[in-house]
Amino acid sequence: MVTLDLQSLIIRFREYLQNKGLSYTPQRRVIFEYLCKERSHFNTEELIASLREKRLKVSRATVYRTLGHLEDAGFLRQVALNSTQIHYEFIANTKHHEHVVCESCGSIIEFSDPQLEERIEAVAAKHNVSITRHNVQIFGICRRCREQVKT
Amino acid sequence: MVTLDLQSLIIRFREYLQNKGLSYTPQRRVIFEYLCKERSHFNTEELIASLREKRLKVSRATVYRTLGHLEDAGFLRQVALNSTQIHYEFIANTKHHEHVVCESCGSIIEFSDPQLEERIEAVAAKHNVSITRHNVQIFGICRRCREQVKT
DNA sequence: CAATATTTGAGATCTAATCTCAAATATATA
DNA sequence: TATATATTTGAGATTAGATCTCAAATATTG
Ligand SMILES: [Zn+2]
Ligand SMILES: [Zn+2]
Ligand SMILES: [Zn+2]
Ligand SMILES: [Zn+2]
Repeated sequence: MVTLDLQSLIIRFREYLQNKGLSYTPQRRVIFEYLCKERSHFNTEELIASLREKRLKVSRATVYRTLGHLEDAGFLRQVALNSTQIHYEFIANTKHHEHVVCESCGSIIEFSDPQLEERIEAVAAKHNVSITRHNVQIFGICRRCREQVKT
Repeated sequence: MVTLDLQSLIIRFREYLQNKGLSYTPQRRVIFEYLCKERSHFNTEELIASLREKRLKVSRATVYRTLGHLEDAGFLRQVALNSTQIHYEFIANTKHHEHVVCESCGSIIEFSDPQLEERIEAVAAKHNVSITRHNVQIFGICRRCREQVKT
């Protein structure tokens, strides 16, 4: 786990915004700090609800727009955890990893597998595609769920 | 490419339906045969439009329901080609493979990589998860698109 | 400080997916 | 075969996620 303090993350975000001629508005700050502190995997509606619960007022449209910026800036990565919603994870302070999802309880196991990553690079090279991003997701039933069924 | 003729695929589908106490209705036949003959990767709305073009009358609800059955029966596999729609591929007559997607032109390259598949098995075993399905998607820019930008 | 550019938010709109329920069709039973 | 029972369908309503619109608010520039 790469640990970066909030301040240096904020600096990176501000630099990104500046380069794009965008400003560091209160709304963008609220969203960014919330994600730095609290969220790893989430979908947008969940995020909107969480912000609302904390009385952090940012409109739905602004949340969607800001997540787009954060993805462009490389702070967020889309992960295909389910098929009908965009799921993100905040990756500025985590090591690259992929996901195992339990289809019964929904729990997520993160894993890093250098050999698997190598294969992905190799495949892209073989087909002459310059990679922008990739995802691996393994769906199954976790041990705990298998054991519960038995009883 | 495993080639199976239409008739044997239909027999497998009918057997599945029978086991589930479901019937082989004209609508299910139309959808199934269309998929066997014409479709590899698709999303549901595309399929509905194609059927409509061919004057094959099946309602939207029935298409959605039938695709659910076909997924249960193992004829269809969900592939995470984009984040806000369910994409399927018909897999009864194809070898297992994963996808490279060009983010510029949308073209899809299919690849099979046994070593990559091994890693997936290994990861699931390590975390004691019994796999039900998995996906790998590599996004990038294909050679053709890279060359066009240069000109 | 005024002029200009950017951003926001409320709500409309779009799209994919699911649900509802009466009518139609298929299957089982007599 | 006729009748009873169960399943399936389709039209349209509903839900949910995402995007769009545009006037008002805010920020930046000169
Ligand atoms: Zn993760
Ligand atoms: Zn990876
Ligand atoms: Zn494929
Ligand atoms: Zn695979």
